[in-house]
Amino acid sequence: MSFRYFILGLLTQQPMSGYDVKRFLESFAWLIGSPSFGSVYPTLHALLEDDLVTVDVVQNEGKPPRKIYSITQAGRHALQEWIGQPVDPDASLKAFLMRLILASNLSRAGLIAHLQQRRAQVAVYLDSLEQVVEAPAETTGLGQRLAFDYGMAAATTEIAWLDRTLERLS
Amino acid sequence: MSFRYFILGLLTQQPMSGYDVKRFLESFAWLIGSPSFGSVYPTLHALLEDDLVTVDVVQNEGKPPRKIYSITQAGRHALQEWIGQPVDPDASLKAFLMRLILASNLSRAGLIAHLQQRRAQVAVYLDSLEQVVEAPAETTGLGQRLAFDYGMAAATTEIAWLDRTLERLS
DNA sequence: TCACTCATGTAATTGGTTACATGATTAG
DNA sequence: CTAATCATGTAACCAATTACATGAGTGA
Repeated sequence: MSFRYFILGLLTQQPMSGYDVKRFLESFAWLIGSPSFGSVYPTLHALLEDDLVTVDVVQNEGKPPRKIYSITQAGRHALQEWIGQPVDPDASLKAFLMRLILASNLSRAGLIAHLQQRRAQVAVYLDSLEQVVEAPAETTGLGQRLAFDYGMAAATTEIAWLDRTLERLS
Repeated sequence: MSFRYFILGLLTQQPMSGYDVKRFLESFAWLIGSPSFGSVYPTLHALLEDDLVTVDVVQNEGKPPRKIYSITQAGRHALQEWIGQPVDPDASLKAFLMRLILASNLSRAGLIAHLQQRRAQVAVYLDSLEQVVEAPAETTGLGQRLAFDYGMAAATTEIAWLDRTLERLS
């Protein structure tokens, strides 16, 4: 479900082929992962079926013809609507970043709201972690303690990054 | 890779019911996500089928009886073997943390190797990001730039955390 | 010569969620 | 008197991966 709209969102920046989409997504693989071809082609077909995109077949010497997909007005509308609906309070980092990339294409205010929302969520998590870590539970193994420690470090930097970014944007 | 081995690994710490497993996993939900009951119960059944765990049914006033699963010798062996095999070079953060939690239950040397491996991977990623960011490409949107910026911040703290942790462990 | 990039696609299978059913007990 | 917690489970569904097929061009 989420890659569907993410791919649709990429097409707001410029028309692309399935292959292009995959290459683009690859550059974010470390952050959000990248779907396989067996996923992106059918997704594009489904988008086409729903009239959210159009195809433009471009002939290509020797190689198979490239199929360039463009977003339609209906597609933009569907995307806008999807972005508008509220975010799941315990959405993953991946979901946050995907929305971040999409939100920036649409409205500055929406982008800022999204960052603020994320900040609140991470703060809540950081709080709960501090309680867990400070509690004198002796039932936790080394691995758990390391993972919690990692979580605190990650959450702390994320909040710092969010604050820095929010300041830069206003 | 999946939750199969992760759940099996939890049972090395102590015998647990499916409900316990889920609760435990919940505390790591922010970091690695938590599977639903519709996933953990069948996983436990499959583990039992393969003789990697045993059940112990404990009667429970009014409530349904608790089914306490314990890891078997074969289970420990399978887990050891699984952890022994090489890690995918572009494994996700989630995969890294899952292995981290498991590795700590087994051998100190393996844990350290795992952290070092991760450090090398993150360093490679950080390097590639710096090249992308420094390149004067004007084709990237605001969202992309923000995501890359986030990636750099996250990778930098992760490396710092890994170094700190490795030092503490030796 | 071998492997990789470009470029599309389909089919089988996996791994997981959602939504259900059951039912006593406790907290607001 | 309602909602949540405890506690198990199944079945329908869905997203995505894996593995395949096709085939020319390029670089080591």
